[in-house]
Amino acid sequence: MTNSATSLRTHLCGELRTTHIGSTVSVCGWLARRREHGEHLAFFDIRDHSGVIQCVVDRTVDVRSEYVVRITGVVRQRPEGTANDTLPTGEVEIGDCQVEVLNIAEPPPFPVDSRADDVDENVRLRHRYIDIRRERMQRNVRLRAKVNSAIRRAMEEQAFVEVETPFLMPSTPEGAREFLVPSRKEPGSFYALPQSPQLWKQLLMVAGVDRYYQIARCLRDEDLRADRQYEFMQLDAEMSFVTQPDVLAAIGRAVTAAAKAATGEDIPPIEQITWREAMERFGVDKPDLRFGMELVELTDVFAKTEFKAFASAAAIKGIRVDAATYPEQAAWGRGRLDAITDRAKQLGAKGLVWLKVAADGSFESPVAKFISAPETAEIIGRFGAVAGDMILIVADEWSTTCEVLGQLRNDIGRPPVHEGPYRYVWVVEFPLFVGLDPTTGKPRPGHHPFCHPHPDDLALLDTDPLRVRALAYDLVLNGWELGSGSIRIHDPAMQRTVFNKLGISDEEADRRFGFFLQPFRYGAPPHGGFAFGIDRLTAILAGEENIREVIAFPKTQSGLDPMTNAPTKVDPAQLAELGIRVLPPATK
RNA sequence: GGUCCCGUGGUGAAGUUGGAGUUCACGCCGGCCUGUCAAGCCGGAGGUCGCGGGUUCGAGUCCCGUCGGGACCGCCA
Repeated sequence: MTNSATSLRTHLCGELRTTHIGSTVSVCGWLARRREHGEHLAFFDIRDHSGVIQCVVDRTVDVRSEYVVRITGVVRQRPEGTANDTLPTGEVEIGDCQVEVLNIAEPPPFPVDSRADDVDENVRLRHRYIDIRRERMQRNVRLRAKVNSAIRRAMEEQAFVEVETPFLMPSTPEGAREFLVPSRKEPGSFYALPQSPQLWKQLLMVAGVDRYYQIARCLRDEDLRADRQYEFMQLDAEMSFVTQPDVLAAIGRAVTAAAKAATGEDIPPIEQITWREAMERFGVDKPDLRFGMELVELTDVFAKTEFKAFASAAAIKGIRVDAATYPEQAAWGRGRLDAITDRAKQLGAKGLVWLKVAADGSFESPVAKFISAPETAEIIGRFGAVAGDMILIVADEWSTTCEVLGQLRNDIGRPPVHEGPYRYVWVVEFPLFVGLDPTTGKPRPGHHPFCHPHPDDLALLDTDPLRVRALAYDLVLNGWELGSGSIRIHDPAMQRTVFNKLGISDEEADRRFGFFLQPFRYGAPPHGGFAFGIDRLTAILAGEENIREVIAFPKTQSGLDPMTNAPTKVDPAQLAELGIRVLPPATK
């Protein structure tokens, strides 16, 4: 703060302390609040990004909410009994104030303080320049800058080189939907904005850059969510002559540095869990380790069951909503139970069985009569359930059972983002392929088709491709997927093999990925990399549920900007120059 | 593409069984006030109940559509 002085100000509002008593100071800022006591005494709270200082004015001045002012006066101790211990500057005030109005202002559309947290977000976004004046938003904006800065420092200390990559690139239809940019010189042709710099960074490895990083803007034309915007920032990195542990260590240092810069706290070494274990125990590939309620295996319990819904199920698992930790949820009545059953069905389950543990150790449930006494005892035993607990069971394909329960576990037990410790975890050994493409009958890539298979599973490529693990990994924090990466295939023969499994012929590979594959014939080093989302990391470190709160000018869920009204219609002449004619909207 | 919730002065809310644009708080404007601190007291202004249609003697309230916002599913290799 010491170098914030300018020709107009000597100090920031929020930095004045008892050590400044006696100094003549000038501060500049916005009038946050005015308390008038007649024409001979008024208190002005002046706000800048650093905080608020009380200024005492002994004459009438027409200064209103959010007027931009410059105050000059002498810092003094507040009189006995009038200090404000809720304010960092509360022991002092600026007295004998000269007030200079630098600019007038209309009354703001919402209070420029924490009360605006309850204001319709659309209104906040329409006047984002006022919203960001608030302490919360200033904190978030500055926290984000700290995160960026710490990441840069950590990457550079590890000999990563920042390289900027093109924004205008060819369209590559794989993966996320792209934003297209029409070419003026080649009407009918389009550039695509990068979904990520994936292509470029691997070429930089072929180019001998050795370690690349970039705090890169990525654009994806997919529907928006609390943790997704059209444009978002990633720490994008790639390294040569590495194996998986090298990449995890390097990225781990960057995340650790960012977390330290944001919270001041060191984080312990990041633990690892395999994808399989994450699915078995938490039912998701991005487990929130802040709470228990782990999935419990029940398939064998019902091996010989009379209960038809369970008899033929491939996998049966359950979670226990323990009444001590979740008294409200464990006691849910029929309405809430119906709602969560609907939720389970929406997620793909055929149904959901709920069992309430009665005082005598029996189950209260519409299906209790189908569950034998030995089965009941075994279930109670496996969960360690006690009276009052509720048990939710799904019986389905393995992946559906895990995924549905994992989602219900999150719905019921997940703490708010600002709560609990930060639990970072590497999820490793993702499957190389996930499921079969319904049209081709071939496996689909789990991450992307350039992911290196796990060396221990190469033999399975021919016999059981869906069981092949990849050298692919995700970084997860408190149930949020921060990012993912992999060791890449650098050997053209291996690449051909994987394409072959995906049902992509040499010719098709050449056609679709030729510009990318050809360079690999000129000596590609073994390499791997990673990218993680800075918006998401910053949001969690800021304790925000929504990444919009850590983005200065975000879009709404429907992709609009309430401030600029983007996207807008454009002049027909502009379209003509680009060779574009807009079709009338499709009618139903 | 789908499911659910929301839309009432500048802001946040309440509005009962369908019965007058009614109410509360903050803000705003004017007045008073010499130690307040999201000051206090007095007075005042401010509305296309998102928009359109329907039902009804009568709609903020019920129905349909639409626009906008949010959460989620699909989607995000």
